[in-house]
Amino acid sequence: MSVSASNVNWNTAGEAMCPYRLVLEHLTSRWGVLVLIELREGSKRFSELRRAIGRVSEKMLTQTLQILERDGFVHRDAKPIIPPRVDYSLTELGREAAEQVAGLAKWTEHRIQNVIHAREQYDKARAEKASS
Amino acid sequence: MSVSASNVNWNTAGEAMCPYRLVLEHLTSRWGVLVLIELREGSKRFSELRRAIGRVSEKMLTQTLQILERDGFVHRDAKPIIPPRVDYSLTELGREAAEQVAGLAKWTEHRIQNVIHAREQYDKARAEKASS
DNA sequence: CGGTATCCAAAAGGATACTG
DNA sequence: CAGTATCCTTTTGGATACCG
Repeated sequence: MSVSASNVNWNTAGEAMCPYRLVLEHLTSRWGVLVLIELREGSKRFSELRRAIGRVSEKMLTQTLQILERDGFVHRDAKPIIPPRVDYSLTELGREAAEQVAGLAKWTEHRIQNVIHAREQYDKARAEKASS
Repeated sequence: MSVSASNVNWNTAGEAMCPYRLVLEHLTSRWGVLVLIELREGSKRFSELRRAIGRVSEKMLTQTLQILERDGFVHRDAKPIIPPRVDYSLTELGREAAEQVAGLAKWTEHRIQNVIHAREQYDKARAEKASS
């Protein structure tokens, strides 16, 4: 199996992208990444996810969860009680995806100092050029 | 090392996010993912990348490459010739990052049928509900 | 509580023209 | 060729109000 950016497959109308890229974008979306990582710890309620992630609007969290549920990564368990209680958890497929995403997140956290240092070098080099 | 979405660290003005999330977003950005995957195969010129990725504007490719270069993931080699020739390649840091990203991409490609099937189930279930 | 609907601001992204 | 600059459209995302 080759992983290549050129594995495209635009539809006839040219308005969307191949499923592969689309799913990849769901998994790597701003809030999708964080939801998957958070749910690795176990089942969480809507409000728990909201607090855990922080700075995510209800709208975006709802939207993200619906997309991930439709793709089969997240299971939604809505209890028919008042007040409502809805628990979200990873499916087996979602757990696999979350492992990959968490791997990337973990690596990033681990290497963050290297990135910060690289930026300083980059900015310094450009500042010197500008004053010449 | 804990990987958690709650590892936030907003600045005092509340206008940006912690470096960790920011770098993660660079790596998981729409075009960033594809550039990293494409450069795993080796050094490529600007126009080669553009063709390989497809449907990316010059502006976005330029922007993406600059961000990845500043973060220390991509090396830019501009030959001082006419016409200009600029080659992009992964740094060692970038190679590590690209491995993680490629792992996710590979998994997605591998499981794409599961996702498509999950969507059909989801859409069917909702269609039935709507007609009740 | 866990959403949905609507509106609006901000950011991403594309098209085009131009340059060294 | 590999950009930069500008303009414009589309998408994203937040705030608010409301509902079961």
